[in-house]
Amino acid sequence: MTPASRAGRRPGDSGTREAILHTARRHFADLGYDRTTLRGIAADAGVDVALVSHYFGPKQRLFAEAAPLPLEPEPLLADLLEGPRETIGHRLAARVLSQTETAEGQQKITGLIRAAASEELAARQIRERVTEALLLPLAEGLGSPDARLRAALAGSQIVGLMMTRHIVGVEPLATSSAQTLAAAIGPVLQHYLTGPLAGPVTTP
Amino acid sequence: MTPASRAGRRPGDSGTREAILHTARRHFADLGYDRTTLRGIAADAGVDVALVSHYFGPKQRLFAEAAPLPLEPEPLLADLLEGPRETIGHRLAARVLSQTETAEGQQKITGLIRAAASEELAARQIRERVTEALLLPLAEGLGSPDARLRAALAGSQIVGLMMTRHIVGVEPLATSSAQTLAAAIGPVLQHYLTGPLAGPVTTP
DNA sequence: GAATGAATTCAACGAGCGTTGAGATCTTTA
DNA sequence: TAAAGATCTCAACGCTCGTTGAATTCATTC
Repeated sequence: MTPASRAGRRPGDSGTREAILHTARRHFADLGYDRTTLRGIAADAGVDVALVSHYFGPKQRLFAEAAPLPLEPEPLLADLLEGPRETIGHRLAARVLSQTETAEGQQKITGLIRAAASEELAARQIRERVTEALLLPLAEGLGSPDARLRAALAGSQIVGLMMTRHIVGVEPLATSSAQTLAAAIGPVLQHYLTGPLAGPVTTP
Repeated sequence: MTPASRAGRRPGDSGTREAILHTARRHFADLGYDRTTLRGIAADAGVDVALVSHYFGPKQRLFAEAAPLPLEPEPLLADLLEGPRETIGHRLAARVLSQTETAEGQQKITGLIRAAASEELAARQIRERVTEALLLPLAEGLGSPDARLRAALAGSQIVGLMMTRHIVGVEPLATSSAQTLAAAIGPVLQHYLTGPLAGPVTTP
């Protein structure tokens, strides 16, 4: 910043750091935390292993930087809470499932789930971020006393569908269209968020 | 078997094999496939590492032997399909959730999920066993044309709840009672199995 | 053009892993 | 008692991993 105080090559030139980060994201998503190796990332990014450690430090810090939320919380929450309350379940289902139509979106989600299943530290980190950025605001927007439980139940159905469909590959979920599945779980999410929680699943 | 043909010590004495298997089950459940080490199992079982390999061969074969289905398919299916169809969802939820009340039952389930998330081979194996032993018979018992999709959707909700509750530890699911959660997801399972699939979740 | 310092590579470390083969121990049968 | 064979241990192998420190390259600034 100061015009005449520091000599030497300025950082941020080659974009290699970003390339490593991008490759790391893909590897974590495809392989999970344990099976992802710094060597594999480096080779795939066309870089020496040491450069990865040099930029990001220990593997856990790289993971922390490479594992963002699979979807932006703010626009999702805005859409959900501003629209009519009777269709909130359908809109949530459609939003999430449309995310899985691109390979990249699918990778983000499966990577998060895989990491949460294998890494205790990643699980806590993911839990905190998802709870803070998605579940709590959603619960607050719902307003009901057991809103946190409702939001968490809806989340559990979403996680379960992603897990069985994209990671385990259970049929016919794996080959069903996003539309079909959105139509199937939409009413359930609606029920969790606005229906009678411990009673029969009724909607007019 | 022949009375006078083979000399030497008869096998099946010390129960060490079973001890190893029992320890392996716990380790796979707690740590997942990758983080479980033969050395860790051996140390915990008070045995040399080589003995584990000697009994079970490669790690994957040990896993295959140590990771059974978390619940017996036959009695579950019998109970579900013989009872009144209108309460099948509640009974399924209660059965599964009662399984998680003991530490051992919980371990079986989390171990299966963790393994499926990390090991491609384990995922396929689990998918085939669960599909063959649980989903398909359940779908057949239901009789409707889209029964396989229904059974799979119900399974996805169960998996999602176990994952978020016991592995990720999302609140308030983690600290809610089995009764509360059974009451919450029972109607949803009922809807998946017998309700109007793509329509609103209605039950009289 | 010389100094500077970031970007990058090279080489090596120590540790942990799954797996293997040879050998010691000990119970059972002949 | 002697042979047999299953049970179990010891020691080592080859490999991969994450991480580190020194050396090299090179664009920028003085």
